Amino acid sequence: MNVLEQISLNLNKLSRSERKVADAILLSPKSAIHSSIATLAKLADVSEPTVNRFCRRMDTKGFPDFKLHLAQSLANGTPYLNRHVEESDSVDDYTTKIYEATMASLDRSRQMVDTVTINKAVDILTQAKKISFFGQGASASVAQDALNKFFRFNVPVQSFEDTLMQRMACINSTDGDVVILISHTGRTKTLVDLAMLAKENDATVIGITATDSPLAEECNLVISSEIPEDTDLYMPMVSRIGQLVIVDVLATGFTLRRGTKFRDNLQKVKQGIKESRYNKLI
Amino acid sequence: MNVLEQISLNLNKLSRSERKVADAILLSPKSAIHSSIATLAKLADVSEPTVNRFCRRMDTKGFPDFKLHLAQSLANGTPYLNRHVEESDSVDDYTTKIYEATMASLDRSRQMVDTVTINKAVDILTQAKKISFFGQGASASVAQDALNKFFRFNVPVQSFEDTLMQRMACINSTDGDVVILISHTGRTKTLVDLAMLAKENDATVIGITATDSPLAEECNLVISSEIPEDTDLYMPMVSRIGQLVIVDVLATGFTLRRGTKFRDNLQKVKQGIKESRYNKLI
DNA sequence: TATTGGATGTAAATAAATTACAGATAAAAT
DNA sequence: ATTTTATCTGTAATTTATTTACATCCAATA
Repeated sequence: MNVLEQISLNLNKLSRSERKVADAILLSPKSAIHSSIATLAKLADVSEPTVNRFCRRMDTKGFPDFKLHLAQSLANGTPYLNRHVEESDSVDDYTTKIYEATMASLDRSRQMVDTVTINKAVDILTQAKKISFFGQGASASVAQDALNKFFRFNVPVQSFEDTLMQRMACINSTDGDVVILISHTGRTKTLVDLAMLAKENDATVIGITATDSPLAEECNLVISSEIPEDTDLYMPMVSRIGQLVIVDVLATGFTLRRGTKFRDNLQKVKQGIKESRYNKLI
Repeated sequence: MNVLEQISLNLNKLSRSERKVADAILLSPKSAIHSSIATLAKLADVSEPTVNRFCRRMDTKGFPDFKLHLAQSLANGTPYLNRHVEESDSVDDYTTKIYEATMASLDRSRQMVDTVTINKAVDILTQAKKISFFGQGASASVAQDALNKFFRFNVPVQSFEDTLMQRMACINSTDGDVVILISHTGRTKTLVDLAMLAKENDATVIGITATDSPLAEECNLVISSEIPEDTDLYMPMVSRIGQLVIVDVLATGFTLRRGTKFRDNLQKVKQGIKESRYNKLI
């Protein structure tokens, strides 16, 4: 769909001259959409038909059509490219890159997300006797966030950071209880253990994790959070945010399913919080 | 900037024939970007130069340029509209809406974010003797996430959820310590108290919060997280994610400032985590 | 009703993109 | 190492699309 991604993805499959065209476009996509095929050909130091062939190879009808696609790609938050933070980046540079990387990956996971699975998960959650959220490391804060959200719904919900507490909670779970396990990689040993424990005790296990991972194998339902993590900086960044949005979606589905009366309760909770706040002056 | 808006805005200022062109385009903008000037002229039942003149009147260079602008408008036109979740929404509907609302607000906060302030914050953080992150409710998980991130940097860092612990930590802070307080509204009483306590003890207080809030007034530096929260569902959703991205930016700035040797350490931490994981089979 | 100014279309000119083809290059096979 | 083959690339011709110049028309005003 996105032409810029398409280009960078197929970069190595291109011939020498076509590669020149790709480079020229990636160097300055914004100016590319305002050039004619002749200008671009000269810029890339190739012939005009080469540019045309390049466009076709990118699954477009021709040069004008290609420009249209390019324009649309650029409109969506600008470059999806070159978003790796580099040593020499200025504050503006890395700030922009991080925001864009986050948005780009959200966009991708939106396209990937399986709403059928989401719906199933909401089904399970609405019928749960008790809901538990567990994660470790970076995913622990996602679990905590989920706790905060579902706690407002006035349903039995819990979350622990401590591994032993997590294990005990899973051992104590029974039929009708739901355990949600959050892990980007799906390879954290303690989490896989939790999944097995919970399953042994007839709890329903939902994983927000990578499909085809050891954790996924132990889950009754897997919500894929497959986001290609930018590991350049050795920190979980975008993956975590993808998980959070999934939690948001689940929580929203939950409230919608519960109906209007239920949502009045939500507002009551919010009113209750107000007491602990300074009021707005206006 | 947005051509579609531009058209509908100037609709009444157009001449009869040009109005026909506008109508034809508004009727089906998507097909318009794929038509030639001849096709569009026939569709609108006007001559080709009329279409061209129409394009010029819309502040574009000509027909091809107009199509480019139109394509861009279409690309990011939809998401900003009608993104409130409604009772009758299907799974697909609310999932898409939540993703789009999140991306849209990230896009907005990217444009709002003040990199000068970010830079100052990074300055302060790199020189901190000790860093503390505090938040309450939904922002507590953001604080926890920040802890997880900065803990990898091998710097003295702490975070507590408990109010009393938070107070004690602030009372024990001294000159050179940095306290980061996270609150979407900036009106949580206990957090404002924390800011005052920390300041009394000569710690530097950074707020990730709303400008012009009581909390902001007590901070040495305020990183604005002004995201218009969609309060329809009485849950903090997008605000939290905006805060997380700000944490990401700060963490990135921190590592960049610390240089390469420092980043090797990060990789070591990541290697250390690996032991607790199932390895990938490939 | 004549006149003026803008709006519109026709036809010509220009510009752009595409196709067809031929030469060049690189890889594979003898 | 040389020939063959397939693929790549550029030139030139063709087609298509866009723009300009100009003539005509229509509506408004005097």
